[in-house]
This record gives sequence, C-alpha cells and structure tokens, in this order.
Amino acid sequence: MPRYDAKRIEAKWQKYWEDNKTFKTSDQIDDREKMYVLDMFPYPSGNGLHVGHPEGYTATDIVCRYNRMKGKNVLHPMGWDAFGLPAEQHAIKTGTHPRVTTQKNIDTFRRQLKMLGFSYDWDREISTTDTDYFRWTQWIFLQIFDSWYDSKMEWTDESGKNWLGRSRPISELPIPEEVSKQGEEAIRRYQDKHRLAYQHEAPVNWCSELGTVLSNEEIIDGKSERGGHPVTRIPLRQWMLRITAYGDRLVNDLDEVDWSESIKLLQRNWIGRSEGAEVDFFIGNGTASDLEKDFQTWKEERSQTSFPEEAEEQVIRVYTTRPDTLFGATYMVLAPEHPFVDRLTTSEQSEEINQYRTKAALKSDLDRTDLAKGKSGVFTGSYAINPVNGNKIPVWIADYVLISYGTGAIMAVPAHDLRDWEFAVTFDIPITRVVEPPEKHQPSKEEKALAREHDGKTEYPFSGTGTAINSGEYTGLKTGKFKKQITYFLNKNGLGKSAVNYRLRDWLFSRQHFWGEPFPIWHELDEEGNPSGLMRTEPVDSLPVELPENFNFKPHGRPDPPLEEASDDWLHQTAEDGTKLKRETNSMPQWAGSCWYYLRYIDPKNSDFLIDREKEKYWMPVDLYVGGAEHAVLHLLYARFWHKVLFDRGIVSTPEPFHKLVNQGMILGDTEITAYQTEKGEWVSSTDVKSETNESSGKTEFVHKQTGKILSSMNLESDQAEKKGEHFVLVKNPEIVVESRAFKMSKSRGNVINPDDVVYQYGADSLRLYEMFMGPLEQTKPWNMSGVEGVRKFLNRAWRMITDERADEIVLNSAVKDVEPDEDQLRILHKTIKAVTEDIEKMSFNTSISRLMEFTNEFTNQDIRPKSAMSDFVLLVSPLAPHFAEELWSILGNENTLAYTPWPEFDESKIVESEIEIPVQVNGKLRAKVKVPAEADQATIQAAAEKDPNMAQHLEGKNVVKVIVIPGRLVNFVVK
RNA sequence: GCCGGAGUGGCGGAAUUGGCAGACGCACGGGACUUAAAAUCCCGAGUCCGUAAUGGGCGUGCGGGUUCGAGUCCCGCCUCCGGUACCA
Repeated sequence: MPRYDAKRIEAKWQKYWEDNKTFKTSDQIDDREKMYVLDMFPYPSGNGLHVGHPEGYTATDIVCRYNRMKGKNVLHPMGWDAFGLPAEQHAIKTGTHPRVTTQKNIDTFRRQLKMLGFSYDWDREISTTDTDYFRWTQWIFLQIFDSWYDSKMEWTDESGKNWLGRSRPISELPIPEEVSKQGEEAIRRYQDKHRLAYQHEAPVNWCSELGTVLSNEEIIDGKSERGGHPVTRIPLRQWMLRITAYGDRLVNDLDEVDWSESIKLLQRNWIGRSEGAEVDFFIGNGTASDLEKDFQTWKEERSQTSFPEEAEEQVIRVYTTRPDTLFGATYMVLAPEHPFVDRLTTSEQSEEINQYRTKAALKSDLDRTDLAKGKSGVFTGSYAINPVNGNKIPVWIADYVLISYGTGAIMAVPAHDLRDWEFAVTFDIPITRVVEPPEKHQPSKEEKALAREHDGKTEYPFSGTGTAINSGEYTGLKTGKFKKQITYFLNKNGLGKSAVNYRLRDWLFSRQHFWGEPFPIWHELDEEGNPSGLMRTEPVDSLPVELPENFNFKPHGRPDPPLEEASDDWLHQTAEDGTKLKRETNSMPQWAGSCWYYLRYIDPKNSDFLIDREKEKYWMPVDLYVGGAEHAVLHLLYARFWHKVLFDRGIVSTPEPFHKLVNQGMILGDTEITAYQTEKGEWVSSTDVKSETNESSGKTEFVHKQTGKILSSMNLESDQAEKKGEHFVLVKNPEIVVESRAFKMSKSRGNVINPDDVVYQYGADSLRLYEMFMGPLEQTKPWNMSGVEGVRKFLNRAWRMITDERADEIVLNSAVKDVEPDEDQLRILHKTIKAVTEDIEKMSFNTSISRLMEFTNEFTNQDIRPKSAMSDFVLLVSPLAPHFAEELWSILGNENTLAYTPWPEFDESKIVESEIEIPVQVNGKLRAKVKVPAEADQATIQAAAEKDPNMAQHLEGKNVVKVIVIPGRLVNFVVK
C-alpha cells in the first residue's frame, strides 16, 4: 500500500525545511570554506515559470546540496529582476499599478520555486523593485556619476596586483588652466563632460501612433510590434555610461575567469578592440582655393606643436587600422551625420547632399542592412589633403560610414578595403595599389566577388598584409614594420597618433519608462524655467528617490518620458540657495538592478551600506553562476563593468564578480512530425517545400518549390512516419518525405510545458531528475513527456528496493538487512560513489543519474541488501531527488535531515577486481575476450590470448608481424 | 557573409580524451503474473547475410589521410542550430 507518494513526501519535506530553516546561511562568517552558488534571477513574468527555469536552478541546487554535505559553507539565494516593460504595459491597459502586478507575479514564482524543493535561503530574497534595494542601485549610480576614468593611473590593489587605469572621484580630475580661468560654472561643465555617467543626444525609436518610445525588441521590420505602426528615429537627451573606458580591462580580465572559451570569445568580439591610428587630413577653412598652400603652412605648424587632443575645424580626423595604406587613400568619406558636412558642402552639391542626408536619417538599422547590397553616397564638392603625399582628394558622404564608430570619418583606400573598393568602382574614383600581396596569394571568395575588368585585365581588391609599393620612402617595407614606422612619423610631425577603438559603444543607460529606478539627479533651471544644463545630485542620506504615487499611466503622446507628467511636488523643488530644480524624468534600464544583485544577497538587510566589507571579502567572488546563454553578452558585460567601477572605488575587493560561469541549454518542445499538403490534399515531400514570409501579412507561408503553390502543414503522430534512409517518410506513402524536429517552446506554437502540470502528475523530484537526465546541462534538448515517466519509474524502483510496498505501514523491505556488504556489493557501491561524486563535480548530472540507475538495477536483484549500502545510496541521490531521499533517510531510521550528513567516501581498493576481461583483436577487429588477473603483465596476457580457442582459427596460417599488449586494456595481433 | 556550437540506433544520449561503439533511459517486440487490465518482473533488439552461433560483412554526416588501432587526431566538403550585420 505505501507506494512512493511524491505529493505527500514533497509537501512534508518542504514544510520541514521551511519550519527548520534548514538552508539558512548564517550571518556570521565562520572558518569553513565558502561556496557562493548563484542563479541568474528571473524576471517574474505573468506566465509563471516555464520548464527552462528549473533546469539551471536544479543544477545549482544539486551543487549546493552536494557541497553542504561536503562540509562547505554554502550561499544560495534567489530574488527577482522585477522592473520591466510588461508590467507597465499592463498598467497602461488596465490602470493597475505595476507594483501590484509585479507583486502578484513574484508570489506565483516563489510558490512555484518552493514547490520544486530548491534549497534557497529565502531570508535573503530581494527584488530590484524594493525601495530598500534600489536605494543602493541609485547609490551606485551616484558613485559612477562621481567618477572619471584616469587611464594613465598606475596602482596596486589590496592583493598586490598592479593595474593601469582607475576610476577616481571627480573632485580629483585635473582642471586645465584655461577652464578654471573661466570660473566655477565652466569647471562644473568640464567635470560633467568627464564623468563615467554623462548626457548625450542619442536616437530613439519614436512611434507617434502609439505615443511612446520603443525598444529595439519592440520593432519588427521597421514597424511597431503592436499595431504595425511606423517608427522613426529621433534624437533625445539620454544618459550614457562610459563602459568603453573599461574596454581593455573587460577584455584582459577574461583571462582570469573560468568561463567557456566560446563565451569569452563572444565577449571579446562584442567589445571588438582594434588597434590603429588617428590621422588628421587638412581641409582648410571650408572650400578655400589655396588648399595646397594652406596645407603647407598647417603642416609646418603641426610639426612644431603636437597632435592635438581634439581635432580643430580645419582638419578631418580619421581612424584607421591600416596606417600603412595612407599612400593609397584616394578619397575620404564622412558619415552623413558628421558635423562638418554642412561646412564642406559646396552650393552646387547642397541639394543632393541634403536629400541624401534626409534619406539616411529615415533609415532604421534594418534598412541600412538592406542597403548593404551596393554602395551609395554623394560628393560634397570639397577636397582634403593627404598628409603623407600632399595629394588633393575628394570628400564624400556615404552611409557605409557610421557616425558612432571611430571618428565618424574615414580615409578610403579602395585598393585594400573591400567596402572602399566597391564604392570607388561604383563612382569611378581612382584606385591606387600600395600593398603587394605575398607571392602565392590567391584572392579570397569576397575579393573575387568584387573583381572588375580594367584595361582588359581582371583586378581584385586585396585586404591582406604584404609588402608596400607606391609608398615613397616606405616602399619595400612589410605591413607590420610599415605600421610602426609611419605611426612614429605621424606622431613626430603632429599629424597622427596610435589609437585603440572598440566596437563596443558607451552604454545607453536611460529609458523613457515609468517602471524603472528613478535617477537621483536634479536639473538646475534658469529664470525662464529652462534647464541650464547644470545638475545636482540627490543627497545620499535622502535616497531612495521613489516613484511618484497616484500616477496616470496613459501615454502623454510626446517622446519625452512619462514621468514628465508626475505631480509637481515630485517633479520640482527649490534648493536652499534658491535655485529652481527639476527632477530627471528618465528611468534606468532593466539591466541596472541585475548589475549588482549578487552583492546584495551577501548582506541583504544592511541599512547602512550596500554590503558589509568583511562579508564581501569572505563571499566574493561568486564561485558558480548559472543562467541562459541569452545573457552571455550584455548582462555579463554590464555587471562586470559596474563591478570594476566599484572595485576601483574601493567598495568591492575582487576585479571580477563571477568566477565560474555555466550556460544552460535551451529546452525545446516535444519533437513534431510535419507533413505538407496541397489544397487538394495531395502530399508534398518536405524537401520540395520552402518557407517564405508573406510581404503583406508578415506571416510565414509554405510554398511548393516547383509549382509555387501555397501548402498547408499538419502535425502527424509518431506512428504515421518511419525512417527510410536519411529521411522520415509517411508509412502509407513512403515516397513522401516528412519533417521531424523539435521547436522552441512558444505560446503561438502551443508546445509550452508547464512545470505545475508536471509536478502535479509526476512530482517535483521526477521533474528535477528528468531535466538533469535529458542530457548535458549546456546542450539544447527536446522535451519528451515519456522521459519523465522513465525517471519516475526509476524512483519507484529505488523506493521498492528499500521499502516494502505491499505492507500496510511504511516499513523497510525485508531484503534490507543490517549486515556487512559482500565483496561484489562493496565494489558496486564504491564504484557508484566514485562515479556519482566525480560526475557531480563535473556537473555531468545525466551520467550520475545513469550510475544510480545501474546501482538500483544491481541491488534489486540482490536478496540481501545491506542497510549501510542503502543508506549510502540514499545520500547519493539526495542532491538530485531531495524529498525522496529525505523520506527514505527517515525510513532507514534517521531522525534529522540528511542535508548536512557527510557525503559518502569511496575506497579505490574496494573497486579493483581480481580478474578482468580483456578484448583480443586481430588487425584491430575484435575476435575474442580472455579473462586474466587484473595485474597480469604483457607476456601473461599475450599467452592467455594465444591460448584462446577462438584465436587459433584467426591466427592459423597467418604471419604475426607484431603484437600490441596494453596491460589492463587490450591485445592486438597484427598479421599478414 | 563572418563568428561559435553540433551531427553516434526509431528517439534522448554514454564512451579514462586514440584502445570492446551504442552505458543509462524512452519507444518497440516477445513472454510471465492476472478472469482481465494497470502496475510489476523476465527476455530481445544498430544493420545486412545466415537455420543457427561463441559465425561473417557493414556501421559514429560525406570524401581522403595518419596509426597496430580513429566517434575521438589531421586535410577537404555537406547539413542543422545559435549569435552577428558595412566597426574603417
């Protein structure tokens, strides 16, 4: 009668753990080794938990439970990344305050997580929306606001490590004399320009129909996701964080962390560090006729002074990674948004230029991508002088040059840059070759694609390195050497300097939303009530700046933030000196709260500081961080950046926050078999079907490749299809190929698995076990409901191995006896302990479950099951199926939770077998197996193999050339 | 296009990092128990040839190579998944 009853057991132990605070981590630091295991905290959406969440959470839970039993002091917290758009959109629709919606969702998530039996210390729960939490988010923002980056500062941290570059208090920023001469306000503005948090006009996606600003994710094909309304890009005042200052350190410190190489590479590519030079090209005062003469004078002056920090009006500054190709620069290109465009445009060209600029401004990023096929641009009518050879070259504008990268202007070397080549060919601009490819060089695919016929010859661009030609005194130099020498020359003559650039842009840190952290910033207003551009910070002791109450969530229809409509007492204030102040009305992006939550868990209730110094030193860094790969770039980059600022400012002690990172793979829906039919019901092989996006409706359609007819798709049951050769085909019509694959879970596809249902039907331990048994943690895997049933059957079996299912009371199975295990049993037990231990250490949970299944299979066949072996087994399953294990542990006669019972140790000597079976091969093919003593030497093994009756026929009449014997492994006869 | 990851039975996946391919599980087939079903237990199973085996051939996306020996290493392709979009 007492079968394994997951529902009863799970409720019982969840209550026990909660009542006894079994997993509470003490506030006191002790001398045990620490282990900080962190999950990426979820955004509590209205849909509740999906099966992807428990995957990572189960993995970390196993690691935690295992390490507690190993005697470590484990910190394992959970919380909520609870600011975000959906709650605000819900508020606009219904008027319900986002706080209410959010609280409701959090309650659902918490209930669901508790139902799965994770060993979180719930006393440390935090939400980014708690005023007590975002008080410190704002405080950190003020630290960033109060910092400037001194890239030249050399310093040593507490551990004795040397660093170059550090964020320092803005009060330590050296003020140039010409600035301080202009007085207090000039100094303040100079400081504001150097802060790590600064303001900047940046384009936003404005949708006038919806009356709101949209994020990139809310735009599909240049139209709003909701309603399909047009979106335009308009400039708006925004907050930026100077993450590029940390570009080098964000790249370098990746060497210090234990992350997969592919994630590190992803980050490196995202940062996209490149080395090159900045060079000034002389343009004079607009369209001067004496350009060449003025150039000589300018060059003279420059050689006396040095390369100026900021370019003057009379030069175009460019960034290039190939200063060695300077002699081949035959034109220049400015981004359409470049501030010099107006000045450089001649009256004849102005109409064309303006048209082009208007067109470019309307283009979203996507349109620009569409335009990637082919180059467009307009000549400004003006010229610049190439500083190395004095050549007069035309200045163009083109949208293949981006205003946001480098200096927003390039020198174009068509012979050695594929984009410049394409542009020059299109507009018939001269091409000068200045690099000779290495002798055996063959043009690459891309280079071949751009071939042109010129003077009867086929010409290709060449973007590689080689030997300089047509480069004056530098001719004959190899590219690398040339770069060094020319950079030295440019620097000496004040014409250029070496420079580093990043693909990474400064972080756009403001959003035009209500449901986010307010900025602790006041703007000073002048007599007319307009912002003067000067700012004040909210005093630290009056943080947090809370969101206004009684707010009307309906959009006000302007691009500026919704908080502009907040009540006057929130929005305005008069300072003690009588200055009128207006609050910053942008809010922080959702990333803000997730940038430092791992710190707050360590000391969640501290009301004096964001984290206690000693606790931080004990617990940081996070030892294991598990989450989805979708955060591999942005979240991890932003959090690392904040952490480094806090490190520089002495608030945290480690340069990196997350030591080991693991990304769990996605869980797909159940495998679907799809077949295609014409309107008339004729089957069409999936190999003859292509999918297309319908232009007008935006929906995906299936089209017959040969006839172009629209097809319908239908899902089949698995017994309607079978494998034939490479493909699956219809059982009834094997000519027809069908598709068999698993898809991402989505509401629209209707293949979403709800964890609540799985727990209801099979229990939390089965869900946990199945998610781990599916395959390697980091891999993408399809869900399969009967797999859950499989692990459930395993739990049933293991339950029966220990208890007597047929008894009326819960009692031990009569086979379980208080006796010593025999030699075989000991070997199985110790082999299992060893394998499970090593697999958990490797986070190879799927194989550790296999081991436990093998153990169960072995021991259910035994008539006598020693109690000690059963106890060890229960301890081994406990991290994976904790409720199940706790219940069996108590049935085995133990009083307390097993959560802190020492992990079983294995004894290698108990594992070795006295006699082993060794495969015997002939020419690498398995022909026999022989039993030999485990420690048999080569000669003994070979003799045993030769004696084997099966071997005689294989060796008969053959000439044995060589015999390979690997003791303990195999024998291979090489014969002719 | 570029970057990254992956291709092993009907399916999910294992394989001391060069040494018995297919552990473990699902699905499937056969049997036992049962009046019957569920549950449970036992047996079978990569594939082809063969009456059978302790038989033989072929088998880790495809084509080559290195090696006594390759799922694993090297060279050249193909397919799928994920990321990214003119970064000078």
